[in-house]
Amino acid sequence: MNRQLGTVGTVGKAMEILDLVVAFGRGVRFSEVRDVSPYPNATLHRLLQTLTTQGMLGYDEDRHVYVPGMRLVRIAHHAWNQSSLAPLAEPFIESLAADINETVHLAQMENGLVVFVEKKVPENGFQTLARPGRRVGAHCTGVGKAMLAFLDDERRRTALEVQTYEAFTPATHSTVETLERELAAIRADGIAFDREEHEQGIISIAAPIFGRSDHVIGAVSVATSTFRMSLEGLEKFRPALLRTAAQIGSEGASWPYPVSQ
Amino acid sequence: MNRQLGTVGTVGKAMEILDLVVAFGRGVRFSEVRDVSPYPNATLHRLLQTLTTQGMLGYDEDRHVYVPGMRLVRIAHHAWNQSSLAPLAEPFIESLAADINETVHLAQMENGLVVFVEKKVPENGFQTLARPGRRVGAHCTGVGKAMLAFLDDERRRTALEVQTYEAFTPATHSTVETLERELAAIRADGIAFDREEHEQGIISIAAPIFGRSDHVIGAVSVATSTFRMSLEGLEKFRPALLRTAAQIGSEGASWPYPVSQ
DNA sequence: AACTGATGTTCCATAAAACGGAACAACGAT
DNA sequence: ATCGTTGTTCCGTTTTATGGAACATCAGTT
Repeated sequence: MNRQLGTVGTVGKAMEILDLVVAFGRGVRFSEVRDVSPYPNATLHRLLQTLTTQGMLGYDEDRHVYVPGMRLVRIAHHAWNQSSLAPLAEPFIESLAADINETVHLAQMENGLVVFVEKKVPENGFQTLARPGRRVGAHCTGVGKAMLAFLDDERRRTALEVQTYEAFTPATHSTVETLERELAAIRADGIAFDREEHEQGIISIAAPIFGRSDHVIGAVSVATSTFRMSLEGLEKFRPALLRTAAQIGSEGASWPYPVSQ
Repeated sequence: MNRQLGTVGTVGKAMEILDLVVAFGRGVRFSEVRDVSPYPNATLHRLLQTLTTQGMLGYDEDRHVYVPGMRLVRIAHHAWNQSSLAPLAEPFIESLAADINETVHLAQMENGLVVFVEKKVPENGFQTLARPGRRVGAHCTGVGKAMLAFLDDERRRTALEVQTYEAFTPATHSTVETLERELAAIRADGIAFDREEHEQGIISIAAPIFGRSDHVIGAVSVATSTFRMSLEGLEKFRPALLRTAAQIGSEGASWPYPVSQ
């Protein structure tokens, strides 16, 4: 329990670069990586080289760009099946989305931040900012608050510290104090609402998912637009949402799954 | 162009451990990792610790096991969408499998070895050893030989060197010489057959997929059992298989995709 | 063809990090 | 209470990474 901030160690730097390159979502040139990384030319070059010879990155000689490597892709497949709730939760999410005909999100927590791992948009649905694989702050999303509220005290404390409290809309919590007050309310109620805190016009109702020994392992939410529905309207999804969360939780508990950080 | 064998550098070691842990497909204890890794207690412990603080692995305190971490899961999602042919090829594979009602595999190459990235089994289909994410030798599979045959000379040479030539069945190529002879024939014919070289009773017909500037980027195959069909029977899938390979290739060429190693 | 700026790559003395034997802790079984 | 198994920490030594600077490569310009 020593370091966690200011990535240290060679491996840490390498992972940072890997993360960076992959997050581009396309092939990236050396200079593009340099522009967003803190390392000097020579160091970055060596790190990229190392990752490439390791097969974690690939280098396209025709276009002079770095891309995710095949080794990473193979590892990715295993990691996804094993540690994301997505494959396990998919049928429940699917059936919830079909029942209520609204967009459903499944999220987990990485180091205090929200990672979306699955999303179902019904036929007539609309898009939200959430995309599987995308990572956002927990202070401004329904799923984020649902997870934060039910973390144990220590984890919640560290998670609250890493939030940016960036105000995406006027409704976003921009201080720890107001956020903590709402978390207490969420703990009492069992449900979290997103009141246009991330995107103007988008609201959601979210429930935490509990795994073994009441650890939070994720959250599900139903999202909609203020043009279609009000917060009171979302309230009627509460029973179905809680049922879905419970189903995923009990499935996740019996499976040899990790507890989320 | 220096090293490639005998993993070097701290990052290399860390990636090796990561690969190992994730490949278990379940939570693993410290000692299990130690038993299959060449590192002494203290070193391994530090490597696991590093990967864990980096979020590439997670540690389940209840069960004392290491699991893939959320950061890896998030990276996984990006890597998979970007560098595996799976999302892009899915519709073509799907339609081929439906048309001919046989098992279809999609594979790419990692460092001379075959990685399966997608698999469609029709209703009445049967299972093969291939699983998405699984890595096997190229000398004993249809897709492997299809890719090897059309690699450029240098890549083929290095790829041929890493094969184990393990004889899974009496039909497996167990020497470079016989394998190279067949590769020449495959180059002339445009198609590779698996004549029960990996699993007794399983045969397949495979075609290479070409991306930009005629680089091989993967292979598709139709697999079946000797109880259902003979090699001559598979031959009749040739046109459909080649068409599918061409479709995936042209899609993959227009997309900003990596060339496979 | 020579010039120029932008982009990558290599060298190598210095600085930092990893290494791993050994001693130690924690746990569970007899 | 004792002992074997499993996991963790310490710290002097060894290995590896670091990054400034010089060099190479390439595309565009005059």
